[in-house]
Amino acid sequence: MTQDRIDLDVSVGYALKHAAAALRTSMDAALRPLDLNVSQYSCLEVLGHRPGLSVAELARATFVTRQSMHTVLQGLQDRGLLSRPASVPSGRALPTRLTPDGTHLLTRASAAVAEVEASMLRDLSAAARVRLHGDLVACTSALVEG
Amino acid sequence: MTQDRIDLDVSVGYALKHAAAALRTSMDAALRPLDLNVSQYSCLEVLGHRPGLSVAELARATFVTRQSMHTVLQGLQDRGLLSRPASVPSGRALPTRLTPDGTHLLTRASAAVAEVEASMLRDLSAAARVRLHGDLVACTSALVEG
DNA sequence: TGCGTCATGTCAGGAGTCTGACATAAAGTC
DNA sequence: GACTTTATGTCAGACTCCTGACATGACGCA
Repeated sequence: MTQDRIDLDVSVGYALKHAAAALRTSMDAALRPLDLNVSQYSCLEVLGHRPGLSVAELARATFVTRQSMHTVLQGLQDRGLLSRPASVPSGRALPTRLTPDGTHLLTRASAAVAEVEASMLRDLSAAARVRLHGDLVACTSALVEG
Repeated sequence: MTQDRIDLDVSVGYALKHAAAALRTSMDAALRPLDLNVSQYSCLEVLGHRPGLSVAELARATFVTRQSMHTVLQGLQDRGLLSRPASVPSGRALPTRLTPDGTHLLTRASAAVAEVEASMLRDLSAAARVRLHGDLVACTSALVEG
């Protein structure tokens, strides 16, 4: 047992929550001019890197349920930003792909988010950024593995 | 300009979001036996450290709107975990305090969350934990300041 | 072939949080 | 004193995300 009481001033969990909240707020503000929220952007970004993902795969990649991703996809599809076949010759998973409009909007959104991320990391050296990334991945792995 | 495109494999923002999502999931699971969600626990924890805070102050401390905190407080008050005067001699802010029941539940909840945090940090040295905390605070400051 | 298990897509309902709005109280300004 | 600004508490509505549920298709196994 390391400790059985939380001290907010030194709690990594509290700092993590605070940082994530601040990042979300900044991303929301940066994406608002493009009429995108963070969930919609996350969906587009992942899809840009890995075209053809199904709803369930997208949901796992963006840390939401597939039900939530379903409604997000419907909205983006209605706006013509992505396309999905009504059926596939084999299997049940429906591969999703960005349309040209979706790709164009993603380019602008990705640039806006990159600015936010650069702003967030402006006081950290390149080495510190790599280290921070590694520490966060280690924390995530430790939590997921139980 | 550091970069104008996001690479998810090395994105600190993505790793931060992932870690925060995993932490929230683990905390939810740890708090469920106590019939508390993360928002309710956060409220109790902050109140344990800083008794007498108002709704607006609690909201800022837990990174939600004061409207959201208002409903959280109502639920906790209905369960007899905290008390709030109907009015105060001066000013508008109503100071909130934990009841004995609230203090007792917080003790158990805090221990459960401390276990989750210890699990999250199990692969990091004491020095690395301090460093990670500092880096997260730096990121938050950079985002808030713009 | 038949059956059990698993993953997927989707619908329905509910819980939580947000934005917008309004009234009230303190503090500063003229 | 009168006004503006700021902060607070609260209500209402909308949005997002969740849990629960069901049907469908792929796969493993007897």
